[in-house]
Amino acid sequence: MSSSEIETRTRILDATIRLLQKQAGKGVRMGDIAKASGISRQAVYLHFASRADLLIATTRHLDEILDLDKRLTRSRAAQSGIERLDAYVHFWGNYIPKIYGVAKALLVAQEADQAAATAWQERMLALRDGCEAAITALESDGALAEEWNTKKASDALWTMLSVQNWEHLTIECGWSSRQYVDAMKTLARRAFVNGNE
Amino acid sequence: MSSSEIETRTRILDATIRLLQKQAGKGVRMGDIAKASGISRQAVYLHFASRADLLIATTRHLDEILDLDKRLTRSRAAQSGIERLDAYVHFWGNYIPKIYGVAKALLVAQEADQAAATAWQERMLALRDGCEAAITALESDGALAEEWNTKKASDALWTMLSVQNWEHLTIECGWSSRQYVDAMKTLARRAFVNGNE
DNA sequence: TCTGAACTTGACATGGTGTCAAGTTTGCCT
DNA sequence: AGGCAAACTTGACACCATGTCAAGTTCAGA
Repeated sequence: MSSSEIETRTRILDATIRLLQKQAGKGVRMGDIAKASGISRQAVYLHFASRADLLIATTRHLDEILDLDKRLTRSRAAQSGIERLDAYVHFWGNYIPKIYGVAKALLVAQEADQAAATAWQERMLALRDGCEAAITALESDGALAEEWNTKKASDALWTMLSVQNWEHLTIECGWSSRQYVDAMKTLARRAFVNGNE
Repeated sequence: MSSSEIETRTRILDATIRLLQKQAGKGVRMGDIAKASGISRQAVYLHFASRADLLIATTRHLDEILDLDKRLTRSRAAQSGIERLDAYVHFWGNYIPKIYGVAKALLVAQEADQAAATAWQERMLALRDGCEAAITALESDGALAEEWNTKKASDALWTMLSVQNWEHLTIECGWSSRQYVDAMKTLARRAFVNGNE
């Protein structure tokens, strides 16, 4: 019983990730996911109450697959504030491309679905915590530029690192993932660190 | 004939602006717009081929009402690169709140409608031109920080000034419009100008 | 052998966009 | 005055995706 149930659920989640990554989060219907999972459309609803519910579960599943926590420990171990800022931008900049399809779908769903909106915001709050941690680290090194305070700088960094900005720079402007990471490191350092260079 | 036709068309556009601004670009249906214009839903389609078409026309109409060109001339007249950068951020930061509802609707429509996507991109290219002009002005003053080149810096500034970032900072982070403008000026100056302060 | 969980099949409600066809109103032209 | 045409109304309908409902099938395990 439990084994086959978990199997199907996982098959759905895996298929969802596959389709969303392939199609950049757009034009993936419940029926497509069902077909890719090898079950009927209705069977999907036996495991997930709604499309939003499925998308939310999919992001969590993807975080697990990609071992989100492990990736974060590296930036958390950084010594100086500058190192920490750098490591965090590095982590996130390399993480986004791996989750983009799923994130985009949730981002779009957000506009129509309250549950999706809440889930996405919650997810993004974790990102903000990381930003605030980096800014606080800078601050306790006395390295935060005097124009900023903790809240403002954290909000600004958080905004800079949004998925939409990554989307804009890579897809719209044609930057490579590497270029994005490098530019963001430069930008963050120049923007927030006192006496750059 | 022509007078009454123009009148109805304008009435639709005005109603659309009113509703979209009031509802922050969300949950406005064709029927709502028709009702607010005092005509039937079908009559709207006599003037605009589709919802996307109406939204596109609405942004253009709004630009006219707000006298976009006039607002831009001020930043174009700036002497130094730094002044120009400042003036441009100032202009745009004060313009966004006035167009946010309509922009948001177009932004959402973009996900489903190719014509809307193209129209929005075209609209945003004008913003990019302004960014590039400011960066170029900086550059010819020898004031562009050496980490950047024209394309990278213009893309980065363009991205920073996105409507989504404004939305994020004001709505999500609770910043006032004033705080947004001030922070963006600081951010742009620190990020792109050599030897800040 | 019987039961219940997982799944299938097919029909249907909902909500919004966009289309179609047949009327009505209004104003202008000769 | 008569008549035409443009603007608009009314109501029905197709479309498309999500989500629901009900009745059946399959199959493993007690």
